[in-house]
Amino acid sequence: MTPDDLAIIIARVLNELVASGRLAQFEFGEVVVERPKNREHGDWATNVAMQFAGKAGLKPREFADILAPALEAVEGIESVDVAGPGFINITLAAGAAGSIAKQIVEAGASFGLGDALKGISMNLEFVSANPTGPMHIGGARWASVGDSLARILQSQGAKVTREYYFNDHGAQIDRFARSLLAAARKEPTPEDGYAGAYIEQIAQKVLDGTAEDILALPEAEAQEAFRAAGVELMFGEIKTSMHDFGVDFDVFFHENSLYESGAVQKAIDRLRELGHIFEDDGATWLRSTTFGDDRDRVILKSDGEAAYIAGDLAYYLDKRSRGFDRCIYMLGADHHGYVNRMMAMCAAFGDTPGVNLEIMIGQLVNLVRNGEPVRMSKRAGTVVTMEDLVDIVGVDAARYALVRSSINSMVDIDLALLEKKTNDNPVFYVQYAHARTKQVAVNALSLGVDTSEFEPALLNHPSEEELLAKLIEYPRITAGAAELREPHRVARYLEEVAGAYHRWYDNCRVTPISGGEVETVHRTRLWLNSAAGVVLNNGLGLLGVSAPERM
RNA sequence: GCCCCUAUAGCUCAGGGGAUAGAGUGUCGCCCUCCGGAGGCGAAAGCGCAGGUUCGAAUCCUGCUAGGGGCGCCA
Repeated sequence: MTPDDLAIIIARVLNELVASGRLAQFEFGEVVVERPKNREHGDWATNVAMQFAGKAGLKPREFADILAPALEAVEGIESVDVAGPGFINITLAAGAAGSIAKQIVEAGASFGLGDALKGISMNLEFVSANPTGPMHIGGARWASVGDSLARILQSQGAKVTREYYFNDHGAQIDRFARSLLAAARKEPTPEDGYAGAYIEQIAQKVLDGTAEDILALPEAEAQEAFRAAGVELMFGEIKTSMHDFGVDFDVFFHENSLYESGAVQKAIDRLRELGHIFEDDGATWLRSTTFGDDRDRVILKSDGEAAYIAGDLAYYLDKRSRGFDRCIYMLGADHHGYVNRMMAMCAAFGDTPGVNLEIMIGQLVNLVRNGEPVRMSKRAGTVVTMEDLVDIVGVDAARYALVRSSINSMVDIDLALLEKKTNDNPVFYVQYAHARTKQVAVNALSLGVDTSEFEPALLNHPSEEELLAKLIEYPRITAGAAELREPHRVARYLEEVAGAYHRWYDNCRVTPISGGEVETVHRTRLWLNSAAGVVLNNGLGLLGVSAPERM
């Protein structure tokens, strides 16, 4: 019996009590069933008496005293107590909790899947770093969080497309191209250009990769040649480093294509039809203040060039036309000022901000070494890239360290700590627990413990009750992480599962002590051991972290 | 000046209005005669400040303080 089962039972009993006149008619909301922190408060507890008593014209204790006996009569419930201000504490019958172990094992990879997002087509755009330099740590955070979120949303039935937006149009790319050209000519970096060893390397690669003598071309043609080839090289590097990080995008979208296809002009025309465009000072504006922005926005500058937002208008429209019900953008904190105008744009197109368009703002990552901030400078060549991070700690540890915190929190990544490759990183704690489940199973099998028997009532040690209760929560955790767009909940939960598993391992043997008889309890525990392995494996899978069989 | 995020144990961070606020790490003390000690058990140690809402606030609201980020016809 799971807490969700209990919630359904409680709702049913409440309806019956109302129908029979024991409770006055009242409208009740969601029934919350939680694991009490204190085990003396039973296996599960609900606060419905405190939530609904007022609506039913009763005091919480009175309400609880009516509900509790009715619940106690339900099959599988051992006892029900009313405590404190009106908590209803439920203790399950022996075996009612343990049966879940077998269900988990039999469900296997499908344990934890849900259908809350079934049929919803979602577009997740993340990373989208400019192709003008190596991937930085901030991009790595989004790669980790975005890909994990995609996996979690998929687990709840959503149809998810991972998308990367290449800003390969506009002034930054021009600066990038000029910088490459200058480097190839051994000239100093242009004013406001990009510097660094990587620029020289790319410039050299461009030269090596073309038969003709680019440097002999006229200025404009040479710059264009470096732009095209340089950007292509950067695309390749970004795709490779993302893939090596376990992140494979379904769509790499090129900003430039929006201009070449006329999509930008169409988007502006559409807004003009809707009456949200005006001209002033020789520029074309979006009247975004109509939709809550704090000022109107220029979309075509007075010199005729498109402002950055023009591409976003067309891009959003393009996503919607491709059938995405929900477009989720993941942006760094340095772009939070962009949220209002994006939401205004969404509303201007007639969509619903917050539904069709969601924007997640992630705080920046601080790199520190022994607690001291690491100063990063492209010029000084002290930029720490995503690849550096992976080289130091590996993909699993890097992804895990970046996904286990809320995106609302600034995260400190301490290089000195990670370089030690010690067990400071909790990912090892979780992975070790998984490896242990595998090795215990191997060992058990070799000693003749099989799965021919399952007697859930034997899973009655406190540490097995705790482990079972923790495992049962998994579907709720994944559903909650999907709904709230918070992958870190899965990581934190897995750490709790690992802890519960280690404590159980310490208390309850799956194999008999040497020379001992294999008993039903050992076979039953093998099921529980496997159930823990399933949850750890499934959960790590949602985070894009490997679940090794040995370490 | 305005906007966003943050403030919880020595440190890094969890904590969706509920009962005695958790984990990792660090410190101190234990457990190697048995399935992996990358583990377990115990101890010390905390909600920035002031109000408010509520039966109940780390959580919601207001103000203050402190830190990070952002407020272009830049991208």
